[in-house]
Amino acid sequence: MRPIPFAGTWGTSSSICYQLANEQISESGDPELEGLSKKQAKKKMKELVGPRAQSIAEQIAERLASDDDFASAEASNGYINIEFDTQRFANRVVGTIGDQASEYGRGEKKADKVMVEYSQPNTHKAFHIGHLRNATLGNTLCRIMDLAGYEVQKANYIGDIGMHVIKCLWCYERFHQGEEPELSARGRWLGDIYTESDQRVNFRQDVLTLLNELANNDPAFVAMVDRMVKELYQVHDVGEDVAYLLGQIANKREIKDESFYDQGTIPKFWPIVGKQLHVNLEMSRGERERHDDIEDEIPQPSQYEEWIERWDLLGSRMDWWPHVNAWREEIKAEFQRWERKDPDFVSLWETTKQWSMVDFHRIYDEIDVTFDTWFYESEVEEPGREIVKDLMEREIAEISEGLPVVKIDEKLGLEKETYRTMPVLRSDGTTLYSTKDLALTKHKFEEYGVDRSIWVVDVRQGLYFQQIFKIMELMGFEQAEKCFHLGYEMVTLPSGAMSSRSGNVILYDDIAREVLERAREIIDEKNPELPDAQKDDIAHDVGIGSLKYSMLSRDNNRVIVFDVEESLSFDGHAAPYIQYAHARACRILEKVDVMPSGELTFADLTAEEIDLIQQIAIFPTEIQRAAEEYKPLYIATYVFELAKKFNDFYRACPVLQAEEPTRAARVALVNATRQVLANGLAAIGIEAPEVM
RNA sequence: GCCCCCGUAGUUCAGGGGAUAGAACGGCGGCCUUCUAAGCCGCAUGUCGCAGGUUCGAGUCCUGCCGGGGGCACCA
Repeated sequence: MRPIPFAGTWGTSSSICYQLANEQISESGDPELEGLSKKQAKKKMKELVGPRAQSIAEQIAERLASDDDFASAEASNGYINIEFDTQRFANRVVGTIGDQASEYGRGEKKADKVMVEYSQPNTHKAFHIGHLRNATLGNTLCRIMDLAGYEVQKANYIGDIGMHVIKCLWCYERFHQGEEPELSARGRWLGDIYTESDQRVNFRQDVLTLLNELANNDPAFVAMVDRMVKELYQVHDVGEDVAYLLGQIANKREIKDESFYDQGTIPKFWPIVGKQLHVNLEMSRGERERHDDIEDEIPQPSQYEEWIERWDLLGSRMDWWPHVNAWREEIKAEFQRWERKDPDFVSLWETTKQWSMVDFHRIYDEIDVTFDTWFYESEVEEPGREIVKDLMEREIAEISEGLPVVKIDEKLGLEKETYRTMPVLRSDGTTLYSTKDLALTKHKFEEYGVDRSIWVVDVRQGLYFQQIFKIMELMGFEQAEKCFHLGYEMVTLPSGAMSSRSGNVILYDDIAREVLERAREIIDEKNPELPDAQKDDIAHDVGIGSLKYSMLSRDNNRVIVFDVEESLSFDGHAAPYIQYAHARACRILEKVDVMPSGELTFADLTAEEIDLIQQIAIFPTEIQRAAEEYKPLYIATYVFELAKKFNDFYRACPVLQAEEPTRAARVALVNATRQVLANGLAAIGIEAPEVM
């Protein structure tokens, strides 16, 4: 049973007659089908079913029409369309919403206790819009499941230890000791240090990546390699590395870091590379004659500009080149300081971890995201080692290539490679992400008694979670089959995947500031007379709401290409559209002295009114559907549709000017709609301002 | 090589096996003396990637292929 798919009709439609017709014809053995080939019979069926469905529908409709519960029942095109008694059903819907108010939409209590783990930010790293997608999705899922009737535990799992933390603290101690970051942005400052650290240890690789890219994609560069290397040899006398470079580039073979003899080769070669890139750029722009021996197409000027930008940035850091390998060793040593719980290190770790946590709490506050439970990676390292010990003893895990692993396919007796092999501890005994997650999952089962456990984590970790769940199963945890990884796709930028190392990243703080400023400008323009504090509140509701909505209005298994311009626009399919409908409803209600009560007269309803009532009526079932399928998108779509239907109604049906009793009915309908808009927005974690 | 996701209007995306596949953005043209124009109305553009199959009925389910993204042993 579904709504009748035409605007302005209110009721339900059923396609059951097609099924009945199909059964009747195929079972009774219609004489027309006899003696036909299978293919012909099928074709005949196709012709017979439609008319038969229509005739069955007519019979049923005739019987239903006399039923007092329905306003009308008619057969149309083989479907039975039943229209409801508007008077009765409209009163019931509007009355229910009036009684239940903010509880409208709540489902019956479910027995399942569900834990949803989401957000999981890493300390010592910046919070970017990818993290925002996770936090919004996870939090909205929790809100919807709670409303649907489940007992929900919202859990965060802070990545407060691991290689990233070590890298950050190494860089801090080595290069930024004693610097005092601004109090309000210490977490972000740490994130910058992490990025710098990452750039330092990957510096050589980044340099060689650019060279290899040029060798593979710039024929002009390859053609000139003889001349470039000759210049390198003549000016700097660098010896045997010259032959290596020449050979690799000319033959488009990968240049490898460990093949250099002289620490000075690349730094000396770098200015020559730059000179050539500039010559090639001019040639690409057509300002120079093309070299004869270049047969292939040479790249676009924009490509050269991008290369030159990278060349320039890397060049400015060329003094890092000789140190990279030593730095890597230092970081290993730094890890050992953590492993033996060096007091100085631990105290620095605790202090800086708090800097990040302060930032996170500020952000969660701003986006209205909350948690019931906070887990920390650092707290499950030891339990993780215990689990590995246990896995070894029970021979679920074994030593392979020097480290403990679980050969999952083998243990499950699978022929086809499915879950592969999962390492559960590093060969030096330090813990991996898997070590900690196994312990945490066990902890969730044993200490929290959850029936169902959901992980909101990016989709690239799909295999990883299948492995974790299977290992839990091998350990004998029955709850393992109720574990679910809710994957979601990446947030990328038009310029490609986000990466803090390359600087191609949009931080939450930056985009939030921009979106809030923009929202403030608009409210200043629309409603200049409002007090400042209220304008700030509205700007917050609209700006943050709009950011969150852009994360929710796409299905989770779809990549979001984040467009800044689009995210700053408050028109069209966006949160402000929905919020505006709510504010409009509020404005009407503001002008009503006494709210109507008792039986209302919903007679001669317009198509817009009927569509609107139908839409507010389905809210509770939409909540159930979204909760069962873990799809916050359904509610994001629902509430937008509701706003649209309200705007249609707003245009077509005057409320305050209407004659009684229509006026009272419309006022009640506006009140009910306002309530459902508010409830729907609340379900997806978006505020519903009363004035905009 | 194995596995996962995506392919629908110029663009970004909805679409619960059922009727004529819908929005938003962008484009063009209208609507503020009437409850806020962050709104509304009108116009244009579709081989639903391709080919089979299941079904009375497929954008939706199954298989294969093409194109794009991602994952597969000591990152998280």
